Amino acid sequence: MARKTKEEANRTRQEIIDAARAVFHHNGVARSTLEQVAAAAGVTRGAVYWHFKNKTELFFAMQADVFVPMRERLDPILFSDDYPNPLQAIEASLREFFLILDECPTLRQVLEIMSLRCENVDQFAQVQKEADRPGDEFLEKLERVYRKAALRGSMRPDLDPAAVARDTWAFATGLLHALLTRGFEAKLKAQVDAMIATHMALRRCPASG
Amino acid sequence: MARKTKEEANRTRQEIIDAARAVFHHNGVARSTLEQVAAAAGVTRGAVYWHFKNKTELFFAMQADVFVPMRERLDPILFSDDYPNPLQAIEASLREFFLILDECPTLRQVLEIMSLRCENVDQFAQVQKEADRPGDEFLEKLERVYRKAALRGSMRPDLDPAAVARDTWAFATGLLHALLTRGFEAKLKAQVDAMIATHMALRRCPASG
DNA sequence: GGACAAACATACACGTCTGTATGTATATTA
DNA sequence: TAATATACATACAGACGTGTATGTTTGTCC
Repeated sequence: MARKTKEEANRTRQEIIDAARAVFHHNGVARSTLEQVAAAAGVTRGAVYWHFKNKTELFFAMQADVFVPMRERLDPILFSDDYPNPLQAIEASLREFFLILDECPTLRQVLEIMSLRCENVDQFAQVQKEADRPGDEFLEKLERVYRKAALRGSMRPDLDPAAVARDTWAFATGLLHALLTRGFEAKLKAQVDAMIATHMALRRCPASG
Repeated sequence: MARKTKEEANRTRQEIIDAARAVFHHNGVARSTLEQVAAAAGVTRGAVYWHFKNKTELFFAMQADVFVPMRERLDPILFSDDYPNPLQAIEASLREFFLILDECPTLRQVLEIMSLRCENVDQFAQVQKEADRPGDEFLEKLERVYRKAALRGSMRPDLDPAAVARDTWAFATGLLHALLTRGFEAKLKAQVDAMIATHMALRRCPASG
């Protein structure tokens, strides 16, 4: 086929990424063929090999395609200091994260691919580490905010900020994992807000709110 | 090769299962070859195909090989009513689960294979459902015990048993997932008991213990 | 103790996926 | 506007894994 304009080429590249996301999600990464990806994108394997070195590089391009905009949307909220009570900031962060998850199907697909449809081995061994990094950063942030909450007296005085942060971190990880494995079924999705509320209520002083 | 006695044949079968666990864990399920499994077991593919129909059936045999004994060890503790305070029973259950996880490397390997080295698709689509069932049962049990604790007044009176059960469920899921993805690194392992203690302390009456 | 089948090993045919080499038409540039 | 590199499509060779068919030896049963 003929040569295309640079803009058209970039569009082709994006279509290949979109196709890869769909095919990976449907077949799993290992069982997916570059032929299948190419067909789904309406091109041939030649186009795929032109834009990406191999399946591995295509995978990481697909990953970056959704993770970069996600961080840009999540960070300002995570690092906001507008909330009077630090516990509210944590609660809002949790709520926002699961809201984004609910609103953005492509992010959902990529997370599902990473945790359920990709074997973290060999070339993909770093997939898990990439996935862990945001979680690690989240743990550090939680600890800072909980410490602030303890100083202001807006948290149960007998609680250790670092320990409570780890509890929230495990909670968020578990809830995310549950949502991913259950395919975001309505029953569980409807409980997310209540679960966050319960989780945060456990940290507040029971009598004085 | 010659025919072997039935006992020897069963030993061969078990060796193939052990080899499959090692090879799957090292290469991932999809990238593992029955030739690799056979070589690791010291046999040829002929023996593998004699004992198992294909890779899928070998996988599920490997799964049952560790899950059956695990349930037999875990259930009596989960369903015990010996503890005076129901919250103690929950705490002991959590502790025991992560203790088993720490003691049994083969169970650990299989869980890692299921959650990190297997693409839940096609023939393996039911893997996740199998993995979820114990978790679902655990959630039901938690709710019952929390309800008992609420009736006896050994839990913060403002808490809803079902909601708190879901929080503990997400906590356990998240902690398990974290341990699996971090390869049971010492730093995190050392914190497990403290995390469980913190998690349970959140449910008790802060003043009256 | 002979017949039979168990418990494998060996050999083969088949499809399939990958990477690359080559062809080709056109946007871009000097 | 001629030259060149771009953006692909097409073609090809090679490796690899699966499933099955067949061979071989020996435990087991009557």
